[in-house]
Amino acid sequence: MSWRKEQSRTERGYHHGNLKEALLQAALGLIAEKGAAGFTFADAARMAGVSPAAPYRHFRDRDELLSSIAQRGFEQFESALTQAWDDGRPDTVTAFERVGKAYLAFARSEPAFYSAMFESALPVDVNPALLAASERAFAVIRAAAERLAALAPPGTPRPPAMMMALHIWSMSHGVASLFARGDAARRKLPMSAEELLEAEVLIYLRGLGFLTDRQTAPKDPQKDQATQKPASPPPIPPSGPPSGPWGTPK
Amino acid sequence: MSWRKEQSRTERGYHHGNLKEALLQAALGLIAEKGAAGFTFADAARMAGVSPAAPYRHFRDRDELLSSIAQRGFEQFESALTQAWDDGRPDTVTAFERVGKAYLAFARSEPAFYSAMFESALPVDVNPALLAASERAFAVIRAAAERLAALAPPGTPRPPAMMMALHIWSMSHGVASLFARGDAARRKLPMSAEELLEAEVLIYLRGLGFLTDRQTAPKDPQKDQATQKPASPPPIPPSGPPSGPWGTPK
DNA sequence: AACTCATGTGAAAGGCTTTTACATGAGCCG
DNA sequence: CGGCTCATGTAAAAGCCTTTCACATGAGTT
Repeated sequence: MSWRKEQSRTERGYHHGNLKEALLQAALGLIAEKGAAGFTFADAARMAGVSPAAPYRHFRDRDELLSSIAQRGFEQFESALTQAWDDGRPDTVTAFERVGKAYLAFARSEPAFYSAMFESALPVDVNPALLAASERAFAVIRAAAERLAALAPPGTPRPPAMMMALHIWSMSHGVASLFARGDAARRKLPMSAEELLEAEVLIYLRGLGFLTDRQTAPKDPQKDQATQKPASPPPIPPSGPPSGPWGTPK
Repeated sequence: MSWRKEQSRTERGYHHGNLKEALLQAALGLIAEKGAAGFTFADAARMAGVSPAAPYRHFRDRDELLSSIAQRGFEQFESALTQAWDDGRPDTVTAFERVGKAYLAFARSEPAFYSAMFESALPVDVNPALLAASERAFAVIRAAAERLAALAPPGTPRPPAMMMALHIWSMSHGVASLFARGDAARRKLPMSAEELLEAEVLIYLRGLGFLTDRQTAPKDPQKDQATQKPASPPPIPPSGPPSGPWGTPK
C-alpha cells in the first residue's frame, strides 16, 4: 500500500525518488485527519521525511497541492459516479438513484478528497484543469439526467435535463454536507443520510411525474428500459396503504 | 454604523471601551473578505487598534471568536427565517417557499455569517450555545414543515414533518453552497440560484402531493389557509400548456 | 569520466498564535 | 478625596508555518 512512507534520510539517500506522490498521499491523510483547513505544508514534508522547503520543488505553494488533490478527487468522483450510473442499467430511475447514493458514499468514504473538492475554498477559475475535472464529474450527472428527462411522461412538459442535474447535485451535496460529514453528522437524525437522500430524490422524481413506486414490487424480472412503465397511471398518491419514499411507518 | 473603528491608541486611551464588539465587527468584515479560513486573529486586533494579545481578554482563542460569530449568525438566521415564514401567511405553501428563498438570501447577503456558520468546520458539540442557536434556527423550518404536512391531501400517507424539514434544509443548503457563494457562483448556470431552488422546492412539494400550480393564478384574492385547495384534482401533470416549476419555455 | 539540471537542504525573513509578566486606569470604598 | 483592586491592554518571547535563496547532491546523459 503505502509506498516508502516515513523513511529516514539515511536509508533513502539525498533524493527521495517519488516525493510528489508521497506528498500527495501524506496530505491526503492529514486532510482526512484535520480537515483541509488544518492541513499543513510543513507537516506533509515532515511525513515524507524531507525538509520543509522540498515540497516547493513540486508545488508552487500549499494551494497548488490542495488543488492537485481536489483535481484527483474529482477524477475519482467521476469514476465513482460513472460506475454507479452504469449506463442506466437495469433501468433509468434505479440507476439515477444509485448515482445519488454514490455521491453520498463518496463523501463518506473519501472525506479528504471531498474536503479538498468542496470545502477548501479554492478559487475554481484559476485552475483550468481543476475546473475541467469538476465539470467532467458533473457531466455524468448531467448525462444521466438527460436520459431520465427523455422518459418524462408524454403530455407533460419535459423537464430540462440541466435543471434536473443541478437539482440532484444540490440535494446530494446538501445532504452530504449537512449530515454525512464529520461532526455535522453528530446532529441526531430520525434517519440515516442515505435514507434521507433516497426519499428526497424519490419525492422529487415523483414531482416530475416519474413512476417511482416500484419499491413495492421488488426485483422485477424484466431488466430493461421498459421497466419504466411508459405513461399514464396515477403517479401520486401512491395509493393504497403507505409505502411512499419515507417508508412504511413502524 | 461602525462604532469607533480604527482609532489610534492616543485618541482612545489605554482602554478600548468596547473591544469585544469591535473585534466581532472586525472579524465579520475580514471573514467576508477572505473567508473563514483566511481570517486572522491578529488582523482583527490590528483593525481594532489593539495589540495582538488583547483579544485574548475576550475570547479564549481564535475559534471562540469564530464560534461567537457563528452563534450570532444563527440568531439572525432564525430571525430571517421566522420573518419569511410569517406564520404561514398568506398561505402555507407560499410561505414555505419564501422560507427557502430566505435561506438563499441570507447566504448571499451575509456571506461572513454564513461562512462562519457552515464553512468553518467548528466542532458543534463543544459549544452548547452554538448548537442551541442552530437548533432554534432549524426549528423554524421544522415548524413550517409541520404546518405543511398537516395539509397533506387526504388519503395520502402524511409525510413526516421532520423529514420534510430536513429535505428543504438540504436543498437550500445545497443550492446555496454550490451556486450562491463566492466563486462557486462563477459556475455558469442556465438559471439563477433562486430560480433553481424555487423550482426544486416546487417539484418536491408536488411530489408530496401538494398543489403547487397556483403560479398561473397570480394573487388569488382569498388570503386564507383555504388558499390550498383541499383535495383531489390531478396535481401532475400541471395540465395545459407548460407552466411548470421550470417556467414557460422562452 | 565529466557535466548538468532536477531535486533536496539550511538558513533566514516575516507572520500568526498563545502565554506570561507587567502597566493602566475605571469604579468603588472609606 | 485618596487608595485599592481588578478588568483590560501591552510587550516580549517561544514555537510553528510559509516562502525564498544560495548552495549541495547525485542520476542521467554525453
